Amino acid sequence: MAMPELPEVETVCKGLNQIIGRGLAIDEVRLHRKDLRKPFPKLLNSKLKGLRLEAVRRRAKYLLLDCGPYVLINHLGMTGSWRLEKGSESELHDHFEIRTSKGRLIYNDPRRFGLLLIENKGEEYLNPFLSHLGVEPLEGDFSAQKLFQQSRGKVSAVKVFIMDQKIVVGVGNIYAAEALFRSGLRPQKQAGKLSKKDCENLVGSIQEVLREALSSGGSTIRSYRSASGEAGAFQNQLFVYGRAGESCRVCGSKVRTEIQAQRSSYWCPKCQR
DNA sequence: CAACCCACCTGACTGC
DNA sequence: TGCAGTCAGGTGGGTT
Repeated sequence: MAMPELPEVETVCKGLNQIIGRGLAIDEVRLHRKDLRKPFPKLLNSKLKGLRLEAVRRRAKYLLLDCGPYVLINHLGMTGSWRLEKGSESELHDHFEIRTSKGRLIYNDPRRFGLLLIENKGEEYLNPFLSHLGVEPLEGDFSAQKLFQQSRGKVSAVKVFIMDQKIVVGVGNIYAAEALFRSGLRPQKQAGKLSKKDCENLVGSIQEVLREALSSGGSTIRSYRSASGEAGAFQNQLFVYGRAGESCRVCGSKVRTEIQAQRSSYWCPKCQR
């Protein structure tokens, strides 16, 4: 019931931390099937039972759950969500749960594109799913200079470039479209043809749109919900995403759409060059 | 390597 | 009402 880019994952992360407070003892971990995108880790319950779920962190679009000597790594895929279930109810697509004194922390994921892995604490960033990831967009090392350097020689479209998690993490289909709109750049523009100024604009726009979305609790297009069950509000501030055929909020031109790398792109033909 | 294309899966919606 | 087709916020893996 989610579909998360950085602002949504960060919002889920905050919600989980709210729930666990200073930490929760893990009574039991129950698996309701054998896998998501990958098989569930072996011996999960015996490893985690009796430990404390201390805190949840975010790296890129991954949630990292600190449990003593282990870190649970969770990706929400397109439709993953967490909730605290105080009673005994279950829902369709509940795939695993962490039982605590405060209730059951349940992971639900209809499409099952999500992921659950375990690593030893301190080795979580060496996991193959995390090891190749690029810079965090809202931290200091995301710079126009570096983006410019990395874009040299790239023949792929700028939209594909900024969604490449090796370049910068957390930007998905919605926020790529919105950042490009705010930068005045067409999604089809070749990454290798970006000027330094374009890269400065892009860094600023990516940070701006992610921060604004974060402060609105993310975007709920279909089904995204935070850990406390709240919808986001940023879907109401979108300039182009999902607005094909509607008029641009800045100039009134018709918003266009086209498939790029098997994903829909949206742009204003007048505001974006 | 980079660029491309596919697969994974369910559910909501559209059009006939 | 039913059924086929399309689309969805992600990403690893295979091929060229």
